[in-house]
Amino acid sequence: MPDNPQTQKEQPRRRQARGERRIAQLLEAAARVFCTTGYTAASTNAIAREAGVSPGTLYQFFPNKEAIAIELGDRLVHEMRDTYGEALAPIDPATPLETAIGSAIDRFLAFNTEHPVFFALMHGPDIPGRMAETHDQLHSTLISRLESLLASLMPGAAPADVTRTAHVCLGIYKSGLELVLAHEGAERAAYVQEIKDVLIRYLAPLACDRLGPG
Amino acid sequence: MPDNPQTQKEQPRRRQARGERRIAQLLEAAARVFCTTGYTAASTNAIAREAGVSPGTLYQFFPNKEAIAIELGDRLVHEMRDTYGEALAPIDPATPLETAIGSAIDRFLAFNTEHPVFFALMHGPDIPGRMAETHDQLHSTLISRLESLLASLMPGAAPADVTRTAHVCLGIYKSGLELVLAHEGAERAAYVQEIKDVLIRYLAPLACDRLGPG
Amino acid sequence: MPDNPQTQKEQPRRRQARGERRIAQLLEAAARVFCTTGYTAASTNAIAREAGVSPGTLYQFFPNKEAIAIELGDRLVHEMRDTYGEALAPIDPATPLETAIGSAIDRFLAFNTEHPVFFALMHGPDIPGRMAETHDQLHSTLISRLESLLASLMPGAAPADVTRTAHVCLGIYKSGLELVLAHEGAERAAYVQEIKDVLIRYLAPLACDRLGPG
Amino acid sequence: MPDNPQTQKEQPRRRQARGERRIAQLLEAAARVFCTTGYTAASTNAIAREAGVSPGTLYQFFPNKEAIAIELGDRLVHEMRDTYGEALAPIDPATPLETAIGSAIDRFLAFNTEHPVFFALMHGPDIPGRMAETHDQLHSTLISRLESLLASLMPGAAPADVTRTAHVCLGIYKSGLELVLAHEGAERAAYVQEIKDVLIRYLAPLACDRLGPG
DNA sequence: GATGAATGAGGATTCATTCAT
DNA sequence: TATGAATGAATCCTCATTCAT
Repeated sequence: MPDNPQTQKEQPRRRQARGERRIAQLLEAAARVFCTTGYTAASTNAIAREAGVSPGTLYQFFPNKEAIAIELGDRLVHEMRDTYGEALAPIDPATPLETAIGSAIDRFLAFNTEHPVFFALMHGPDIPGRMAETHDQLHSTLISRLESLLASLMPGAAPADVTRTAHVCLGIYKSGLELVLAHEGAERAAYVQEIKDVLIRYLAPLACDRLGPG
Repeated sequence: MPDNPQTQKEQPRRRQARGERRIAQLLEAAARVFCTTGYTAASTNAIAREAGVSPGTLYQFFPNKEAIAIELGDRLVHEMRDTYGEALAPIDPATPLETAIGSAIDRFLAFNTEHPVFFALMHGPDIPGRMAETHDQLHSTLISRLESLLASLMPGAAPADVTRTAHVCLGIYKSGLELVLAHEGAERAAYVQEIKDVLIRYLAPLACDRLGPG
Repeated sequence: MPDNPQTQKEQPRRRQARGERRIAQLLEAAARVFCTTGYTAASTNAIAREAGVSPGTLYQFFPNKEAIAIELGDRLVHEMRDTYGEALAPIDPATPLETAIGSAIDRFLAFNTEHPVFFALMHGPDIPGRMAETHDQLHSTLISRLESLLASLMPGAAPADVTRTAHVCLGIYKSGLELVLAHEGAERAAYVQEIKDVLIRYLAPLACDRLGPG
Repeated sequence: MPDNPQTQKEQPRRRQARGERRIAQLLEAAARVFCTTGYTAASTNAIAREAGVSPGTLYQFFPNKEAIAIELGDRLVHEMRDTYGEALAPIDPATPLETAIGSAIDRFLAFNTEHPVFFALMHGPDIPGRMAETHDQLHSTLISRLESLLASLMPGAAPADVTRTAHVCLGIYKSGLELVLAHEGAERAAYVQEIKDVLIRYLAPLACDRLGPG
C-alpha cells in the first residue's frame, strides 16, 4: 500500500490536519467529561476513552490534564472574543447602566449556556488563595476584560479599586451562574434578573457620573 | 445491621464517652486536612493519620468521607447557633439595614475566620445542580437561617422570592468570602466592605418598608 | 480461628508480626525478582506479584522500589556482619597476606553465592558518578568495612590512600564476582583463584611491613 | 526539500548517502542520550527527538534500541582500531611490561574519555551470565583484541588461560574506568595509576619470560 | 524516505474501604 | 474498640513499536 506522492506538493503539513482534528476531538471530549464529573474528578483516561482514543494519544498532544483545561479555556476565551468583540465593547456612555449591564449579562449567560464547560473551568479553588493554573489563566483573562469594561464606568477610580471591583463582579457572576444553571424555566429567568439587579445596584453608585435609568 | 445512630437524640451510654472523644478528635483532624488540601483531595487515610488513629478506627465512627464532612458541618452549624443565637437574631426593625447587614457579615466572617474549614465545606459543587450531600446539608441549613432572617426584612414577599433571595445572598457571601480569605490586611478589609456594600445595595430595595440610613 | 489471647501481654506488638512476615516475604520476592531481571528492570508490581500480594500491600511497607532495595541491602549487610564478624576481623598480623586475602575472598564469595541478589544490588551506576541511593548505601557500607580492614594492612598510609585502595579492591571484587557467577565448576574455581591473585599482588607491596608467604 | 544530487559525482545508490547521514545523526544522538541517562533508561523516542527526527525515521534504519547500541559499539570499535592499530599493536618484547601496560591504559582511557558513551555500552549485564546482545558484541570484540595482545605476553599459556586472563583484565579495566570517570583532577590521576599498578602486578608473573623494569 | 499520529500494555503509586486479630 | 494489614481498581503517565499519509 504505497501512498500517492502526487498529492504531496500542495499540502506542506497534511499530517498536522489529523492532529488538529484529534486535538479538537480531545477538547470536546474533555469538555463533556468536565461537565459530567467536574474538573477535579475528571481523569485523563476518562477523557481519552470519551474521545475514543488511547491514553497515549492524549499525551501526544497534552502533557497533562491541566494543559487540556488551559487550552480549552483559551479556546473558549477566543471564541468569546470573536463572538462579543474585544474588551466587551467599551460601553457607550449614553447607554443607561441598567441596559448595559443587562445586555452584558445576557450575552455572558448565553455564552455560558452554550458552553457549559465554562462553569467547570471557572470553578474556584478548593483552598482560598491557591488556584490551579487552569483557573488562574482563565480567571486572569476574565478579570482583565472586566477591568477594561469597568474602567470606562469608573473614570476616576484608582486601578486597585477597579481590580477589586472586577473581582467582586466576577464572583457575583460566578455564584449567580451556578444558581442559574441549577434551575430552569421561569425560576432560571428569575435568577437571571437577580444577578442583574445585584450588579446594577452594586455598580450604580460607582458609576457616579452616569445617568441612571430614570 | 445496626440502626443509624445519628437519628437518636439522647444516648446515656458510657462507652459513648470514649467514642465522643474519638469523634471529636477525628473531626478536628478532618478539619485540618480539609483546610490544607481541600475537601475533594482529602483522603480518609490522611485524616486518620492526622488524628493519630488507624483507618479502621475512623470507619468505626464514620461510614465514609462524606459522613465526616456532614457531621463536621452539623457541628459547625450548631456552634454557630450557640454563638450567634437562633435564626441569626431576627433583626430589630429599628436597626438601620446598613448596620444590620454590616454586623451580620462581620459576625459571619469572624466565625469563618475562626473556623476556616467552613470554606472548604461550603465550597460549591463541581457540577451545577448536582451537590454533594455534604454541601447540601450545610447549604440547606444556612439557607433556612437566611430565609428566616430575610423573612423579617421582606414582610410581604412570597416564600419563593425569599428563598431565591436567600440563595443569592449566600452566593454573594461565599464568593466574597473567597476573596476575603485570599487577601490580607487592608486589602482584606476593603473586600469586606465590598461584600457589605453589595448586600446592602441588593437588599435595600427589597426591604422597602425599612428606613434606610438616611 | 482467633489467636491465643493469653500470650498477649508479653507481645506489645503482635500485629506487627504479620507485617514483619509480609516484609520478609516481600524482600524475598524482591530478591528473586532482582536476580531474575536485574534491579533496573524490576517493577514494584512484579515484586508484589511474586510475593503473592497486591500492589497496595507492598506500598504499605515500602514507599518505592528504592526503599525495598535499601532495606534488602541493609539486611544483607547485617547478616554478613552476623556471619563474619565486625569489620571483617582485623587481620592477625601473623597471618600471611595470601592466606588472609584468600580466606576473605572465600568468605565473601560464599556469602554472595548464597545470596545472589547481592550482585544485583552492588551493580554499579549506569552513569559514572551518579549512583542510586540503594547502591550508595550498600557501597558505602562495604567501603567502610574494607577501609578498616585495609587500615590494618597499610599502617602508615594516608586515609585518602586507604579509601582509594578500598574502592579499587571493591571494584576488582565486583568485576571478579561477575565472572565467577557467570561460570561453573572448574572454570569458576579458576576465576576465584584469579581474583585472589589480582588482589594479593595488588596489595602485597602496600602491606610493606607484613611478611610475605616466604 | 530535495537534496542536491549534482554534487555527488558517483553514487552506486544515491539514497544511501542521505541514509548514511541519517544513521550518523541518529548514532550521535543515541550516544548523547546513552551518556546522559544510561543505556537502560534511554528511550528510542528520546533518541529520535535528540536527533531531530521522528520515531518512524529511527525505525527505518534500526529495528530496535538494541540495534542502535550494537551499531554504535561497532563503529566505536572500528574507530578504536583505526586510531590504535590492529590488535593493539602486538607488544614489542623489548618494551618493559610497565611501559607497555601504562601506555595501553593511557590510550584506552584517552579513547574512553573522548567517547564517553563507551562506558555506557560496556556497562556490565544486570544479571551475571545473561548479557544483552549489545554488550555481548562489544565485549567479544574487546576480549578478542585483549586475547591477541595477551598471547604475545604469555607465550606458553593455554588458550583458555589467555581467555580467562583477558576477561579478568577487562573486568579490572571496566571497574577502574568507572572510578576514573567518577573523579577529577589529581584524584583521577591517582586512580589511573592504581589501574596500571593492578594490571602490572597481576600480569607481571604471567609474563615470566619478559624482563621487568629493573 | 520521512513524518507524526496511534497504540496499548505496563510503569509507579494512591485510596476508600474491609478484614483478621 | 482499636489496630494495621490487605485489597484492587483507578490514577497519571511512558515507551517501544507500527501505521497511514
